[in-house]
Amino acid sequence: MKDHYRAHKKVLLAVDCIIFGFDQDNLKILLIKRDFEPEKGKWSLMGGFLRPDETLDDAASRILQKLTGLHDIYLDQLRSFSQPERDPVDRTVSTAYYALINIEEHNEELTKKHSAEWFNVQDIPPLIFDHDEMIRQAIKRLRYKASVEPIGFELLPEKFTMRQLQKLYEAILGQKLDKRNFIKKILSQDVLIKLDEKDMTSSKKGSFLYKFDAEKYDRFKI
Amino acid sequence: MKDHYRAHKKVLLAVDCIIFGFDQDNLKILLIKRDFEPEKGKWSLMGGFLRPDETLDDAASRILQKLTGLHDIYLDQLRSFSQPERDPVDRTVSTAYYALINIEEHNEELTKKHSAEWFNVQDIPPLIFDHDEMIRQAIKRLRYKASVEPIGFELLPEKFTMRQLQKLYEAILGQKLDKRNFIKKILSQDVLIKLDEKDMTSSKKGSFLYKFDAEKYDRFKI
DNA sequence: TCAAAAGTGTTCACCGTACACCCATGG
DNA sequence: CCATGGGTGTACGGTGAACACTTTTGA
Repeated sequence: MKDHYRAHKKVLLAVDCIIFGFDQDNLKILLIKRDFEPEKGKWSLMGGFLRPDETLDDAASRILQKLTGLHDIYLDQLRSFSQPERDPVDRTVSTAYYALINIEEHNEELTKKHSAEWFNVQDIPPLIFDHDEMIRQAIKRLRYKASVEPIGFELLPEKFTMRQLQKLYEAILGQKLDKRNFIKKILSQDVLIKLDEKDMTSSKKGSFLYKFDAEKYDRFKI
Repeated sequence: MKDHYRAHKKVLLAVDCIIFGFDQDNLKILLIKRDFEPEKGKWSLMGGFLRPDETLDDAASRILQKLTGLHDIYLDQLRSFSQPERDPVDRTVSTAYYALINIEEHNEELTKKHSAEWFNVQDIPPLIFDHDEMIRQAIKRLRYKASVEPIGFELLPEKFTMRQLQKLYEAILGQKLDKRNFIKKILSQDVLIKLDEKDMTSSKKGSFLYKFDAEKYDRFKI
């Protein structure tokens, strides 16, 4: 009977997005200046509340699009955070998602409107609530994923050099990699297509561009 | 300002527990006969609603204890399920947890009271809502965990034989293992203490009992 | 003495890691 | 012609997987 349901207290359900980007050198996270109380003016993850007619995944997509203008973005649920006092205004449980986006493609007008800025992952300012813990866990998850499956092409332009890809992995894993071993490993995963074009901006010799093979890439996403 | 919060609709937040046990042969899940509408009388995961003063982890512990009488149990958050129509009565988002318990230790009176029964994982009856999907994901997670870290001692009695442990891994992974390779791998993880006692019930020769080294085990739980 | 489970080692293939030199080119 | 970044191969150790026989002892 419905009384069983009515006896229980409802809560606000929020979604917060850890948005990763890569600027050819550093792994970055997009943060906003919160424009409402509490903690107005402090740095925060982009978030929002769940609407009646959408799933948490939908909400995360919507929130991401609101800030970046992008859709069809890599998004993965991290976990739900539920300390009773995590939001001082009202009991709010938040489900964290992390997203990987191409830092070149986001809509700058939108991010300006939200006073959003990119921060290096090693250099995150103090954040509201438990957002720093969310970021810690997202980085951990991202590192884990990078070590077991090809990931992160979402963070690069469509065509990229081996060196860019290696730098991305180095930024995610937080350590230098040997270029010969890196190339061997990536090529063995068989998800790259070598193009005939070269990128001539990085050196006199030029370096071959690759793109990733979406079909083969999908085999890893089980 | 608080108006920002008030504008949003609250939802019911539930917790559902996938409770794993092991009966020396098969990996099992504890299910209950649901005693309230909707779907009264159907099989279901044990669940409950989040209370105002507790975290989701707390709620999962409480729900687990209500059914089994056990506390201090291995519990891990799986993910949150949020299809708008998943519960036909009212919008309810559910966070799934999985638990590992020693099947010998649960309180039979309590489980009888809830009309709970153990089912082999290969043999789960039709369940309400999206509970079958929750179970699918929990098994997947458990398999993954078993392949990368020592896990599952929670499912065994304090003292156990190598053969019992191997059977447990076989049940989790759903495949036969070579006993020599299994022993080599487990011993290399250095989390077992070999006892002087033998279990004489399984064979004439008897087989040595082991217990696990909680301290060394903890090193794996990062 | 035999049936039933316990216990034990070796070989091989593969993978990750360490490591150093030549190439092509624009300036 | 040289400085700069691009590109390539090999040797080694460790790990996972395959595989079969001996031991013990109660019935």
